[in-house]
Amino acid sequence: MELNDKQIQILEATEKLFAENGFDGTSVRQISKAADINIAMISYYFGSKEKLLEALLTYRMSDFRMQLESAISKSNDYFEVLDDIVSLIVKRIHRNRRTHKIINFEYSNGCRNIDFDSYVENKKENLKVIENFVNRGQKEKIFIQNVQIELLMATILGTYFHFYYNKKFYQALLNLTDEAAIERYVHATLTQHIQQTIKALLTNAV
Amino acid sequence: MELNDKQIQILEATEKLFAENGFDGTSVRQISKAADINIAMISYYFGSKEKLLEALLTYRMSDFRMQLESAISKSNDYFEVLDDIVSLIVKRIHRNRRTHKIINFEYSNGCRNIDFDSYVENKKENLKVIENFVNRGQKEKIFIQNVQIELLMATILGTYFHFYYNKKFYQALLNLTDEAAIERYVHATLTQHIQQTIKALLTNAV
DNA sequence: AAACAAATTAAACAAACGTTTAATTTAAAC
DNA sequence: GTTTAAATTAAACGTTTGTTTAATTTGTTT
Repeated sequence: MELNDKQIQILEATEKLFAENGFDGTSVRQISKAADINIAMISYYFGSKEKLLEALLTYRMSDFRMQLESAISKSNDYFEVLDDIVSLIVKRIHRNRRTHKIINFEYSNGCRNIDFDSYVENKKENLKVIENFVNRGQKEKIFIQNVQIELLMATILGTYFHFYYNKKFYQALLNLTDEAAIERYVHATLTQHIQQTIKALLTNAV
Repeated sequence: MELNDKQIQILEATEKLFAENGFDGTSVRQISKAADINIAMISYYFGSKEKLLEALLTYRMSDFRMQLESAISKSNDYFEVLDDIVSLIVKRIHRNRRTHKIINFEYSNGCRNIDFDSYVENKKENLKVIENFVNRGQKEKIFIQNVQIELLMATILGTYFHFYYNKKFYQALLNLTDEAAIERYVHATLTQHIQQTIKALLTNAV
């Protein structure tokens, strides 16, 4: 789908408002005001509020697998690759955290008329790529056998999102006084914690 | 706050609907219909939709710290306690997953007029209890030093919630054909994965 | 400059929203 | 049996919702 400047303008405003106030908490009038366009333009370009969300998802959720595969084939050191994967995922998910938040909440109840098929397909393919990498590491006796690979991603993404969903809590707890401090914490401490977690899990049979 | 049967009836319906459709996605008319009460009773008992949510939170979010402290003092084996803590948290969070979902989404955007103070206070106290336990283990050289204790909870809760938010994805992936199969997976495989993760993280310096 | 489709607008639509009202029923106290 | 307060009701309140309409403007092609 080709998107013109005005459509992108609408999608950016949509992402921000949906993430802040939720799908139902955001009115198309708010979006039209934030994007500085007439309210009828949203129906004109996207058809409906539901379709608008779908357009946002495909706009944001592409080309991740390529990045992932590139990270895996960049080095022969399994731990280096592992760190790179975690770092890549955190960076990526952090940049698109707003869209992911929307997905989490709209996908989990499921009842709505929103098409998540391409999101799910993406997720499955990404998991396969990781699975292949871990399996290779297991064959070379670098990683242990007894690991739920499908839950690796849950631990990586889940840890990040729990931090994000409780940002205000951690902000107070860790004295992260401004957005810059949060950014630093995410890309340093939080990323390291997840890297450490995944490496420990893949090597240490307790 | 003393709650009569009718009020509890309302809160149960509220929890289900808020978790399924979100705060804004749920109308008080839906709640009144699900709870089988007149719509005016909600204002009559709780004052407003916002206050109704606050009542739900305090109704669900009490007495956890007691359970936590009891689990910690039950054994002298640090790993046994660790497993118990994870198991307790998963059980508890799974039972109250609907309310936690609501909190995650309403607390993270923050802008609404909902009072989360007692929730945050609870969270802080629980973290302190865990911190004390881990610190003791560190002094006895059972746990390693280089661990972000404040992110331990993020990994435990985050892993669970990522599974929950992507339930449909994992259901398809793991052939969990009915709710009973999901229950079993949560309390067996998922819990074990998290236990393994936490123990590995606390013992293995990679 | 005329013609034309695409872009943009203000206004209107019925439906649903959270909340309040004022009247009625219920149940316990006297 | 009367009184009194709590519980419950149907109806109405003014807003806001997502979407559509029909008219107007814009920019390009002829």
